[in-house]
Amino acid sequence: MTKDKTVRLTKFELELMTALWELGQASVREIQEKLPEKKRPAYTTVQTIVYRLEEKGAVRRVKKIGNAHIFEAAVTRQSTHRRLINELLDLFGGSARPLMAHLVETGKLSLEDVRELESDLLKQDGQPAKGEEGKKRGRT
Amino acid sequence: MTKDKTVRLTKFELELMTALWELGQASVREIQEKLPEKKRPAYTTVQTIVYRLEEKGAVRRVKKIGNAHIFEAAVTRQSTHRRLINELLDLFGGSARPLMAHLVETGKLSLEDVRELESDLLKQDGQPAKGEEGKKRGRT
DNA sequence: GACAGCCTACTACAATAGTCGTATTTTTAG
DNA sequence: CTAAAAATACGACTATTGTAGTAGGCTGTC
Repeated sequence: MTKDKTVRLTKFELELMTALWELGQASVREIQEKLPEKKRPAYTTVQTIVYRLEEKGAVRRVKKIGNAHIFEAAVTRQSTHRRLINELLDLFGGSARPLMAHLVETGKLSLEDVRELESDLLKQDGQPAKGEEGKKRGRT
Repeated sequence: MTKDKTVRLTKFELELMTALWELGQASVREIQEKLPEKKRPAYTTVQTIVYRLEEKGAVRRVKKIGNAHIFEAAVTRQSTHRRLINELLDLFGGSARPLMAHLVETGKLSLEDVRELESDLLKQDGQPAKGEEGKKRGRT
């Protein structure tokens, strides 16, 4: 079910997707305007990318307002992020540990962060909330 | 000081670099053979990429053995990884927290991992680790 | 119902990236 | 010394990305 395709996106495409994820549904114009001014490409440039994203199956047209098409993401931020993370992880031998270590070394992650993360984990793990949670127990 | 340039590498270039990092110093032939057979491109393909990497300043020629050039990485794995991580982090709003969360959610990071990480942090932070903690040992 | 404006659908083109083939130059085994 | 083997130096081509112009189609407005 959560089998949504994880298309490979370039950096720029990713930025458009990010804009779209935030907008929910939007026209090319809105997407373009959502991009930071410094690197805001021409309207047609954005249009082209959106079309390509559509071909890749990353976005889809949902409706038409006036004569403008309204798009929305067809892949979730989640799955896209997951894909990126996995790719990065591969570089680190597939394990998150070295990545963590690196984050710590470069000061991106502090002891506090880790502690808080731990307590969050405990909460989730200790008392399995109501509902479904038994699926992702990848404990080795 | 550690001001080594972080060139932008494509996925494939990254694979070559990984091979080279592991080899230390190597000829084009060696790099090529280090790549997994399934996706091992022609010798000249690898050669081309190595040359481009050289232009980008990611590798350099160190010497010549016979008529073969020997290359070595000119950028560290560290800095390259750091760059990639930062890029990924940007997607997560620049903070490592959401990234962590994501790792946990997808089962890439367990409570155990977090705990161990924490104790490592304590060791490093509290008192300079005793001995084999050194990850920046020069040559392998 | 003519027009200004916004959109779309196409087309184009340069810069990268990915892949090699080939003609030469070296090195090296006989 | 000579020929095969191994590298090199280049050139070429395709695919993908990044960027955008243009012609023509709706639409809302006097």
